[in-house]
Amino acid sequence: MVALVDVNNFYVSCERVFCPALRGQPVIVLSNNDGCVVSRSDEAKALQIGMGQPVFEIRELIRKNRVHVFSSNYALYGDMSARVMNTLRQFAPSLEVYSVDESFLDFSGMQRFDLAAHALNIRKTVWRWVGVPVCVGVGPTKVLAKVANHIAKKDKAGNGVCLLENNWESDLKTLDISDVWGIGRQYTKLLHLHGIRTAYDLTQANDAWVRKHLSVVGLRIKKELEGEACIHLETDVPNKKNVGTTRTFRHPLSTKNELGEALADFAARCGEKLRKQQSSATMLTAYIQTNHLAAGEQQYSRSFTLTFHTPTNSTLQLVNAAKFALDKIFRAGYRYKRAGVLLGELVHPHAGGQMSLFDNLDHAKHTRLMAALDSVNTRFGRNTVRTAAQSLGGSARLTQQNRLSPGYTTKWKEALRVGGGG
DNA sequence: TCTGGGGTCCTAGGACCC
DNA sequence: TCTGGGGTCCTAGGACCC
Repeated sequence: MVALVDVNNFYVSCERVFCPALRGQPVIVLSNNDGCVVSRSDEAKALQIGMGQPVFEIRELIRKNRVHVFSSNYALYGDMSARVMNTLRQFAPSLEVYSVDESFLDFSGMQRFDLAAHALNIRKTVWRWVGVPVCVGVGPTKVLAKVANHIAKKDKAGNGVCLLENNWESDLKTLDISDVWGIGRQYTKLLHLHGIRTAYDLTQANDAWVRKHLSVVGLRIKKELEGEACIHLETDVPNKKNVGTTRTFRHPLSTKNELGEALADFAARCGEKLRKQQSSATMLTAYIQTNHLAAGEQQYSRSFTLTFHTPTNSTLQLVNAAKFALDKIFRAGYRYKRAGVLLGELVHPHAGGQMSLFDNLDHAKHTRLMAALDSVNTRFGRNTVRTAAQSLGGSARLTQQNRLSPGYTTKWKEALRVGGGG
């Protein structure tokens, strides 16, 4: 049996840990630039605030209902996520961290035990140790564990736990096909056209038909709904195959200079991500684009990709490459709203990356320099040491975060003070 | 005025090989 | 009239996830 444990309204729940007065109140957390709603408390959902809804559309609603609004505090959520995952590790021999707020737990190999009591205990322990509410769904496959979790979450009067052990057919009959993990908007539309409206309907469809229209991915989902495990747990974290850093700017940028600084910041951030997983990139793509949502504005969007003849993770080389790409694509006279740097064809030392005939001797020097850079920046904060091409304020300067909560668990100066007096 | 960021996997089709 | 068989690699595009 497999469990899917996920935190309810994760970002909102993190904010509530440090501000318990927010319990029972409508709370939302916004995307970068405070642009869209990305997390909502149940009370906010009840006010019809949509996921991904632009904030400017609901200003009045927020004011009238005294909705509490936060910018997203990724440092805080990342730390809270690690606490949740570490707590969950005690409850199963192996675990897959599926996302920032979800984990699959694999119970196989455990002695006979009471699954329902175990699931309840997971929920209670995370609440007591970390302070966030979770739901636990248990089933014979990952897709069914997801289904169980969905049922647990929907049943507001329930205990936050749902077990699908046998005879889950009736549960599938009341589950909308669009609520099945792996069935998105396009597949839902297609399935509706063929009269498939519930998860149960999908299990009744013809294998070959599913294979043809939903590919092997859809067929796996079907089998898993029937109780046959096809998607196995990934217990060790695979290295990323691509990394990127992209941003929408609060205010559009027009000059090559400004864009150059932003791209340099993104390239440097990508370098950090590469070095963290000890890999190097073979390809770099930089892109810039105007605001595609602004009808009536002159649109322009271009990208440029270049290849390193020796894969690199040196910030210096990545920043240079990004500037080179910008030279190729920049056109004056546009208001650029978005830009980004993407790295691809990552190679990992263990995988035996191919070295170039033209490899230069600076390589070892760069590696030592980057190690020094990372250790300074880890200790004293990101961008304490940076290339001259980067911006002075960091790319954060170009985005807006007006309602950022303190780094309660990640910055000494912002730790919560308990008790009064001196 | 104002609209996120970061990923993965699969398939079809074209180019190429012998 | 009629024109083989078997394969690989790469890319763009489409789907999905959180």
